[in-house]
Amino acid sequence: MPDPLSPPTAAPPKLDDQLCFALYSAGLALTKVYRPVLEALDLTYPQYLAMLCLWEADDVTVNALGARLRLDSGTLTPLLKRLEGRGLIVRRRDPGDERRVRVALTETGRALGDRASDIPLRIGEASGLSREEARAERRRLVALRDRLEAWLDRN
Amino acid sequence: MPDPLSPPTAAPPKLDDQLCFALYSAGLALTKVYRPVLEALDLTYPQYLAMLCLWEADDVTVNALGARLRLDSGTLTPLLKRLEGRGLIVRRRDPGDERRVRVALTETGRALGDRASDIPLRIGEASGLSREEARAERRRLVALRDRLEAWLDRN
DNA sequence: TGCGTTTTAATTGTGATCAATTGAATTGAT
DNA sequence: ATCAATTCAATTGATCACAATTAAAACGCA
Repeated sequence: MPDPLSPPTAAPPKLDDQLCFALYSAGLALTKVYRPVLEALDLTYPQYLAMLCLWEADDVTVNALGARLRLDSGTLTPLLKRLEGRGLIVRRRDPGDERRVRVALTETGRALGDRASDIPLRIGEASGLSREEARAERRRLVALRDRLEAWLDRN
Repeated sequence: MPDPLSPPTAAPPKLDDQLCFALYSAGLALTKVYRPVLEALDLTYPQYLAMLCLWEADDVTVNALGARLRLDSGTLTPLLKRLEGRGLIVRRRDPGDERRVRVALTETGRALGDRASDIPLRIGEASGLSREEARAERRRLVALRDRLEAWLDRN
């Protein structure tokens, strides 16, 4: 039992009190759930996210992709090279601005999207959330992310 | 405008609809917020989590630490060696069971905890959440994590 | 006791993440 | 037109995360 008159030394924080650890460990668990689900497509989770982006909007620069995924070229360049090595995308310099690299789907890469349509459903089942609960949670997390990113911009 | 009579080919999922991407990107943003805050302690975010664990319960095995943090020895062993190299912890074989490695704080490591007490407050400010909102969100994320881990156990 | 099984941490290899730097291309201001 | 500043992707080096494997220690059961 803690002494109510114990000296006022600063106490270290507790792991399980932290929203941050909950977010971190939920994220790790999620990636582990994706692994067997994505095995059929032979994609890692970040690779899957990049493909999601490209299935929506093709022929974009590395910068634009990174802005959507919140990843920089140090992460994306090797990841995209692996996707290119598998023939899912092509990377080519923009003829009008040689600094830019445009990323475009190949036919193989586009075709892979047809096989991805049931993935959200399977992940949704693992999460045990209803459609509505998942929507609400997604909104809250996006709001949290946006506030964290705004803080980063200010600091 | 989409053609309501378009063929029923399977459509790939949309990035911004995904709870998963919201969780993933919020987690990345959180780590970036921690970076400057933890700079004063010269700890990375996973190292900080390990120290949080140890400030609560000292002299634990690598297994026990990994169970709380959801990390395996492949992640923890090098991380703990770095903390040991900085003199914050010591790692020694359990005399009663030489398979086990017990991790204990040094005086330096314990003293670092006193300087960590204001970190949750500073992160809380960056998150823009009230104490109550953060508590509620933490509970929901822990519940989600537990369901994902239960699914992993079943599969 | 002896020996197969289990437990535990460490190691190896792949991939992801980011900070910092590099080098090339472009832009802009004069 | 020139040249400094900016933009963009790539690279390097450090850390993290995990699957698969290894090796040693401990356990269990005949």
